[in-house]
Amino acid sequence: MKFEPVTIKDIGKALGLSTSTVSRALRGSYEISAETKKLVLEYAEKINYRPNPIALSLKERRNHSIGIIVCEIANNFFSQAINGIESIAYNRGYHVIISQSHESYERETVIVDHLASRSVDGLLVSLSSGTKDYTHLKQLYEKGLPIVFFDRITSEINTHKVIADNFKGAFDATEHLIKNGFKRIGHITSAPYLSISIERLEGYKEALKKNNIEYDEKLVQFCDNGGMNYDEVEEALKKIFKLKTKTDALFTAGDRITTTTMQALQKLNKKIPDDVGIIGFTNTMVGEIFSPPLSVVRQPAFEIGQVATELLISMIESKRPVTEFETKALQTELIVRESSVKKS
Amino acid sequence: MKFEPVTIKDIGKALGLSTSTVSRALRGSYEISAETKKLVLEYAEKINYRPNPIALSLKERRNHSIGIIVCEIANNFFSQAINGIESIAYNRGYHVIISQSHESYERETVIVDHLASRSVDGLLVSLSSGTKDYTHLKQLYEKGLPIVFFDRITSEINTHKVIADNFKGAFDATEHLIKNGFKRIGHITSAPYLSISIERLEGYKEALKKNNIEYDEKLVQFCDNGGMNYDEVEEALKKIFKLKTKTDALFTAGDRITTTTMQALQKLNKKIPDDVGIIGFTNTMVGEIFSPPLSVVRQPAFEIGQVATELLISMIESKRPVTEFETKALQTELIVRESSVKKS
DNA sequence: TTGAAAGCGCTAACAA
DNA sequence: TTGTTAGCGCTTTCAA
Repeated sequence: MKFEPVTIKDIGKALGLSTSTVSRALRGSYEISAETKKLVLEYAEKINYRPNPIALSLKERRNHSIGIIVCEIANNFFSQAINGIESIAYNRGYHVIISQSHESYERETVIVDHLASRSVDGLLVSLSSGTKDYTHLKQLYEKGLPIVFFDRITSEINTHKVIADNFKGAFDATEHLIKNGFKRIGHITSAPYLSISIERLEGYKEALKKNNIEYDEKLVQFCDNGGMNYDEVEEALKKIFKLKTKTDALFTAGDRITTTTMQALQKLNKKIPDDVGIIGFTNTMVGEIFSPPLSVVRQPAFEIGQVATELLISMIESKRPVTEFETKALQTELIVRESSVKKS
Repeated sequence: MKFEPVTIKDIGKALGLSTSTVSRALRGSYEISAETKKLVLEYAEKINYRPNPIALSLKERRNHSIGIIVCEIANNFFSQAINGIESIAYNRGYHVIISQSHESYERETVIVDHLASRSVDGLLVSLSSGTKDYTHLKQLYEKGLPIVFFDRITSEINTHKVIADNFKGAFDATEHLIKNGFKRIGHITSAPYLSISIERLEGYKEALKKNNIEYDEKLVQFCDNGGMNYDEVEEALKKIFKLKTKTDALFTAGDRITTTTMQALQKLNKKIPDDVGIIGFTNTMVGEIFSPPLSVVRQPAFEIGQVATELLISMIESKRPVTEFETKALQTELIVRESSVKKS
């Protein structure tokens, strides 16, 4: 199918004006007579003229679009973060292009390449769990493409980063379990390389330490697919429940990990919180109608998206190279419901 | 920040060749000597040359990108549909630009305008609940921009459409409730103008009729925000529960409506399924861990996205105007759990 | 106040 | 086999 839009040239021809006059009239240049301006504007309106953004981009070497790379949009944290991103981008006149890495390093490199080959002005990225090498991003970044990391970040690239305060969120959740009488707390988390996994694990360890509970690495299980794969979570649970000393609670670190763990616990016939208490990082909007109502660590996903986008746009629009970078950590929220509170 | 990418001209200069030679070598034209070709390719590889897609688009008047307009991505149906869309688009070399109308007609028109002003090759749209007028889309469509509707469609524009078999899904769900001994079934649905609302309402009515239950329009409540707004759902429920004859079951028609209804029922202290049975359209992945496990009508969201995308790309790539259109209705799946089955 | 022309990066028709 | 040139839609000097 063909789509033949009106160009500035068409307007010029119809009105007997040069393209430059039309162009100037359209952008309200002061050097054009009010009369001509009116003529052009009215005609443009009439035929519903829209400037070709592609031609503009070619000129300005700007696209007014930013690329987002996340592992999965079917994840409450990310869909909410994207909403935050969109809310800012939209107001600032930027389009948003969303791509999913599906936790694959290969896919991430392809996407980055695809997006970055100058079709976006900047990148908002949350790393895939398979990514251990950052050269695909580093190269681009060093060439001058603005990048802001959010949620899953890396210390190897020096730029703005926006995260939840994962350490504190994990610490609070773990300590909450301890204070509620749970003694042996398992930790199900995402891939071990991920910044979020590391930060949350540290928070977990710190809470144990503070409360004089010995850290046992057998209680920590990593799920490389971040809970997207049911079996991997069930496996992890089985390993924990096979241990001699009985695990009486679980701290899960990730949106899909938390909900999938709930499913697995149900399938394994574990009563919550009697057999096992649970609290986890998740941004589900329906935790209260789970069985039992689920205690959660909620991340400020929307705000994380907003802040990251503001930082990115400031980089994009900065005249001079940005050299001062910050890592913002936004506070999480602990929402206690029945799953983490012993009944007796 | 500035991002100075390598152009074909740079390569030409470095190698002492004309831009056209470089261009041809790059795309492997047969008329270029193997030697030159090799030279160019190797150099391009070395300096990591990437063609500027914007310049390409300007030439080809094609973007290789398709726009998606949905009301909300934080909705299981849509995030899954987008996954389907992406899976096809990605393989066919198309980018995907996602925008959210947030159920607002104004926002939808702005987005459509924005996207369609030639920055996308085609549009995949699911209408907002506020949309009763379709001229913004119709105009574009008549100018030749390929559009495929999915999920929320309109009969006013004659193009490809892909939906779930909403009538049958609603019919089956309602009849399932009836067969399980529920007598007076309320129906909570989205905005009344939406095609999905109409189709599902028809299925509901038909099931009542077949089972000799009189249709009572007071039992049907429309939620214009599609369940995004908690209060609107709670209001709807209160209205139904205030009726003299007791409502003993609910058929909810929409992803967010269903989950929000569950939340409201809990808050209103209604026991499910004893006080009120419930089954609803939703693509939640965690229905089984709800309290009680939720019976659902599941839509083939991923497949709907895939099929719609295939149809759209076929329109985009078709040499001659497409005149034969089809409306595909994919089957839903009824998943019965405890919420719709009386215990006694 | 307006127009002519160059240029953004690339492709392709035409020449050589 | 390679180079020259025009053109995609637009903005922006430079001239008039």
